[in-house]
Amino acid sequence: MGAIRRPTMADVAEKAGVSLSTVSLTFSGAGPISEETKCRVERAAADLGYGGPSPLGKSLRSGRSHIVGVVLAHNLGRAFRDPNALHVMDGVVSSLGDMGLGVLLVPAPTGKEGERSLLETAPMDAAILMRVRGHDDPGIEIAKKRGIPVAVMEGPAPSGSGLVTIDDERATVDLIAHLRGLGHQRIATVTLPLGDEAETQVVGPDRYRAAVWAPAHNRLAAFEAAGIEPCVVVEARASMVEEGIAAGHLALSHPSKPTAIVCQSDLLAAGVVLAARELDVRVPQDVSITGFDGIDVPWLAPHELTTAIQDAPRMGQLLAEEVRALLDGETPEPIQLPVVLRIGTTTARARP
Amino acid sequence: MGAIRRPTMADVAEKAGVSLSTVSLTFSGAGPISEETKCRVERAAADLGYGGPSPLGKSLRSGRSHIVGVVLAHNLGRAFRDPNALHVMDGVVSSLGDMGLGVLLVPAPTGKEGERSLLETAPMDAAILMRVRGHDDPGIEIAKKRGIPVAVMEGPAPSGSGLVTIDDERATVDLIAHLRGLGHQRIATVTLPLGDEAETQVVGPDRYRAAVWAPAHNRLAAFEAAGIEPCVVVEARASMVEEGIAAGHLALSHPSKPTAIVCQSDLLAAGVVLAARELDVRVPQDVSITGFDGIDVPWLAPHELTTAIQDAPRMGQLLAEEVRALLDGETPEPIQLPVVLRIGTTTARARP
DNA sequence: CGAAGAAGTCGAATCGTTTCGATCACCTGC
DNA sequence: GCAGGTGATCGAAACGATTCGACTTCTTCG
Repeated sequence: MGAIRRPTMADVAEKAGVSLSTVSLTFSGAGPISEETKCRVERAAADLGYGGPSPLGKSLRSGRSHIVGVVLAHNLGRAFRDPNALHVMDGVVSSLGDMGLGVLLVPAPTGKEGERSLLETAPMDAAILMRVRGHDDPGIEIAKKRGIPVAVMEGPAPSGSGLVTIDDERATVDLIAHLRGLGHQRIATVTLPLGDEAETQVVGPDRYRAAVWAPAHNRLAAFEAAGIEPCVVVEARASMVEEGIAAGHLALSHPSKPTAIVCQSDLLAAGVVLAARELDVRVPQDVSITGFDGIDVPWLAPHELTTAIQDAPRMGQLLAEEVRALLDGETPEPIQLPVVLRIGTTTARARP
Repeated sequence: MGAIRRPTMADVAEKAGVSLSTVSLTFSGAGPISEETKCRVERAAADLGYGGPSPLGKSLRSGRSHIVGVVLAHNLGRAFRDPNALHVMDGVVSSLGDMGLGVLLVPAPTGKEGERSLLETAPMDAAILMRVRGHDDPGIEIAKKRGIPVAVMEGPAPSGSGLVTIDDERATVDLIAHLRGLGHQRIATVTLPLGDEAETQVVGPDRYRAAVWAPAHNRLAAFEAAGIEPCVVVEARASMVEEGIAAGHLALSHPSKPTAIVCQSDLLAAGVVLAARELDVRVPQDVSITGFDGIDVPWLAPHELTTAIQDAPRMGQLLAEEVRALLDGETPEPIQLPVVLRIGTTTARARP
């Protein structure tokens, strides 16, 4: 038996009767190595069952781990359930993969005292923050302390870091304009979670003006920008169909009698459509409903959502680009992606 | 300005006027350090903006990176679209996170010659393979060569590695028995992709007997075990609602006139239900439909799928356990998780 | 025939930690 | 007063690789 310990380059060198440097040169491909030596080294490596240069040694020497941390909402289950976030992840992982960079999943640090987060201890050359809640976000602080460059998706980013956003507010303003053009006056809205402890419930201005997460905040701010007050605001516990259904019931039965409901995500909008079906409220004849994201909801047929389509995989790709720029020592420009409206079958002229 | 280079422990040591080892001892918490020295070191570290011990040096020294690679189907988009796989991932990431281990996403190596996969080059203490296609799976080979212990989900695992499976065949046999008990004789089946290049199409025994991916294979084998031949087999290009709809059309309009359709995933089953609705075929009066997985499909209401429920997060948790065992030098037992049947509203007595 | 240049190989320093054993001062108990 | 212990600190050797400059040979050209 034997092999209590994996062989190292030194072992290979000894076995092949050459120096350590020669073995390194052989494996890395740099430097001129004679055909014969190369063969001998490869033979020795094969005989010893040497598995190639250890990434650890390599990393230490080069100072690069070729790993990029992607910081997810600390409620991991949530992160894995949000189709939009997943499409972004998809783009990030494949683009970084093409650059030879691996993605390390990192739960967001909570900022508590004793906590020893992966973000503090794991090797990474850069980090992508998927959900930032202000300039003092614990994730940003830690990355700064460690000297790790960051790219942020959808949120405030410190100067010098990467940033990719979409124009939430503008897109929502467009959706609202579309509805008003159809004669809608009483518009309700169903929001994404406004804070860490969200419940599906009707909320007042006190709470909804204090939304911490950028998308929720911006999509609400659109009402102000459009010069109209939502007739009722319902907060959803999460961006899920179930919560959309619950929120839909609340909104549709609200005394303010909305004729249109602006939902901050397609999943929520789909839930509201289902709620309307349950209540025998016709969409779009009795109520118009808009979504956000442009994800696939084939099961909502025959309805097709009126929504703001964002290109999530592209977003991921751009985040990866920003990371590459940061790693090359460049200062990436903030990028704002366009959002395009899709007029589906869930909006129509308001009943007189 | 300055700081062309991040400070190291040595810098801190010099600044604090103590030895390198003392600084190390201070940060690691091992060894007795006087209160005063500790303060001086911390001061120096703060002054220099030292971000804590570098994971790279640490790793090299300890030989452990605290990173576990999770190998996903090389079609990443697919992996991020499969709710069941995501729930497993969820379990894996949070359980490993609790053990202080990070998850590195690794696209499955294709086995091509020139390829330099992350699985070969990235640091990791162990790997979890989410999709294995035989004992000569390139992923397994590479891990073996590198001497990295592996845990496998749903597939053949080399001895000495971890393995977590569910009893696909048994669960499907139960579903078939349920249908036969209801008087069904002509049972169709909609399968998961059978190979790398899958199309949504009716397939013959030549193709479906050669299914490479274990779940698809086992769930088909159940028919043989139950002593009944499916009256038609439709392969789906992917486990998605759209493909389910397409497959549903194919199955429902097939000349063999199936009275029941066994689908290898809930997403496919939901698609088939939608297809039936489109075709005005009543479920379950005219056709019974079963799924697999037990995921949430609230939008299918009022239908609730008859399905085999597997506990995906638990599966992830168990994979994490096996990894821990492997890292501790133990030899983990293969684990087979129970699957429980849920009788929903999509199955009923066959029409006479 | 001798010097310049190229090809192939090697030694040694370096990357940032941890950790084992040594050292040294100081205190205790007899 | 001295052996023996304890508490704090330090030196130096790993860990597994890369890489720069130096050192042989051997070729080639003037």
